[in-house]
Amino acid sequence: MATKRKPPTTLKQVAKEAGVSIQTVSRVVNERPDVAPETRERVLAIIERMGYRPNVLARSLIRRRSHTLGVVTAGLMYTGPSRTLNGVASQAQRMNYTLLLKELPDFGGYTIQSLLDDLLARQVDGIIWAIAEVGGNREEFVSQLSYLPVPVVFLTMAPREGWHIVAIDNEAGGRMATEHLLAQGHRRIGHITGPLDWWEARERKAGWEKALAAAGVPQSPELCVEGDWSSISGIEGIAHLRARVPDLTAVFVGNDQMALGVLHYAYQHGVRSPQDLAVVGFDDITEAAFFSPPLTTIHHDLHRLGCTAVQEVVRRIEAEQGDNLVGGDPRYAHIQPTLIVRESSALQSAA
Amino acid sequence: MATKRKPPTTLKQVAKEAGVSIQTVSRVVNERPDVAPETRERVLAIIERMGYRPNVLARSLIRRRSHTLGVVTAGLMYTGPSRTLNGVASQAQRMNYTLLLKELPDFGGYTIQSLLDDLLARQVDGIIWAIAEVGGNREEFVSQLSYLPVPVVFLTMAPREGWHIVAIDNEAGGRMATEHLLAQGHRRIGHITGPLDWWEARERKAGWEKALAAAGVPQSPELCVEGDWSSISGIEGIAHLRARVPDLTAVFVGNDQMALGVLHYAYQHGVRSPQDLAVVGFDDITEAAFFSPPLTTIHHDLHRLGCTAVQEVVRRIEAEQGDNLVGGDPRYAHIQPTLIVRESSALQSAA
DNA sequence: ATGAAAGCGCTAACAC
DNA sequence: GTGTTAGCGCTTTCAT
Repeated sequence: MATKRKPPTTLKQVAKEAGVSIQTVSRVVNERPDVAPETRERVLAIIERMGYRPNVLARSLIRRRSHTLGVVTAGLMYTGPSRTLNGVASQAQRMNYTLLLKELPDFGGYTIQSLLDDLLARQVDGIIWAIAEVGGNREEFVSQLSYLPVPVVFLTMAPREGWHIVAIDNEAGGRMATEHLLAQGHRRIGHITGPLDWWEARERKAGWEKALAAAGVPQSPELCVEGDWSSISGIEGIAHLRARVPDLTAVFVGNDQMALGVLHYAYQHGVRSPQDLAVVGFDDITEAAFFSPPLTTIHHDLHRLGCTAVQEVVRRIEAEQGDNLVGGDPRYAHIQPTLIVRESSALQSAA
Repeated sequence: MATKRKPPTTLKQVAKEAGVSIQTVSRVVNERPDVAPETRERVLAIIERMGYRPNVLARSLIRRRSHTLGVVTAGLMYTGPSRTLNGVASQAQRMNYTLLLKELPDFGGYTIQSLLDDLLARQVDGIIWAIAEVGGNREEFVSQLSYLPVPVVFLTMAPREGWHIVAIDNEAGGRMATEHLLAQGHRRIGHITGPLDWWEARERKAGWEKALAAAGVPQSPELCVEGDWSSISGIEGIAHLRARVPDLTAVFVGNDQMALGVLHYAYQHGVRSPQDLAVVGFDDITEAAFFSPPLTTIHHDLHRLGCTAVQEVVRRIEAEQGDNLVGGDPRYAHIQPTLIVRESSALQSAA
């Protein structure tokens, strides 16, 4: 294709063609009432014929409102972040916002400043920080947050005074998983955690601990090993646990990938699940229902998490816009997970 | 937080503060050489102090170049699309482009027009159409493509004259999978396809057919059933196949999800894999290595697919920009998949 | 090396 | 109802 593309039609050209002022065309485009029906028809026809499309950049420049949201994410190759983004995208579409997407190369993120600068330079109306809280990667923000010219909503992190946060209740999930195992009669319940510099991993572990404590079941350090979310680490984790705790009958695993590793270990070592080892995972990935045996797990609605984040940030934007500062104050929104019981934990249920 | 945010600093304010013209500040910001070192220092200091950030919208307006790419995707909750997006995002970052993300609610997509309009209204420099070719969802484009004011690169679709396309070689993948099974001595090799209105599904099937034909192995319609990519349909598919083809010893499954279903069926029915039934999947999802047994599958590099797409579209943008129309012509780029052999197909290998 | 003028495409405010 | 004027924040061209 060796032809130069023709430059887009402008308001001016349409106006000239229609023999009216730029202003009138602008009114038609913006569906203002104060245009003669007859004029409107004529202009509309010309717009159609010339293939006019308003330049949103110019409009944003003058309106000081881009109707654009910045989303910062990481690890899109994993299901969690992409399910969240899925929710963000669909809700943004629904609320008529367009997304600017930024992906951090890793969860450590040391390019935050330039990334943030680009987002702001492009005049986003708000930002959704959809990155897991790992180590101290939130601290970098603290110093800047007060200077930020737009609202920010954070996903999945610990409550912080004055910050706007939407999160899955990971601790509740951990508790539900453990309580379920307790209800099945288990007493020696191990836990394979995610990397403990992840806030989510710590929360899930806390849920496990609290459930055990509440049931008066003694716990000891050897019941818990740290994984790295990968299936391999699940295999290693269960191997360690079984070596250290001979009478282990159940394990709550920090995510489904690691739980798959546990199931795989069982398959290889002739350990039957759930008879010899009950397993509960976390995430409810699509595949979990078809593991062998199907995996009991904690389901959390990341799509909804994403949707909520968009709603919250837009709510703040709108509040600040309309000089209406009520209704835009920071809050911590918790989304509750649910327990999905399948065969990997069901001692007495039908296969 | 009930305080109104302060509006961003502008060039003008910096200029006034520094006692120079707007022009000079602009030169400093754009790192032009023709500024006295001393002036530059002073301006830079003030920029820093006032927290000035250039307004990219204004810049794009005048430069007719937004350094923005539109990405249209669908089904982000699935691993395929999100791995692709991952590649697109990282490469875009690397090439200094920012992404505008649009997600279609489903693969049928009948809101294409408005979605495209929004992208163009926001002055994207190019578009990456990262949506699987399903049914006739490409045809809608044909009528418009010639009018598009910016380059478009399509992902994963059949070659079409004059279109710029980057795709995985699905047929080659199907062939490799089947040839592997043939090499293991199998002769009755079934196939569970994806939905056949998907181009990819048809390609994979074609690969299977051609491999069988090349080996002189007779094939018949009952060796092939259509699934819908889901694990459930994999279970149903293998059940049908086994009922219709009693001497079936191997099956090539259109994706890993369905292959997981097949493995699950085997687990439930006491069918041993690979001994009684060899299974090969397609996609190489992270979990596949930990299925029981670990799944032999076709690996394709979707991350690279995404990267390539960005490179291609930027190449075209740059070519058209510089009046240099060479090097920007449409092409069909194929990315080759690879076979990953694991236990589910390895008759004679070590467990 | 620096500044003044013009204008990107559009909308807000006011006039008529 | 419609047109005129001004200007969003910036870059370009041209003068000095």
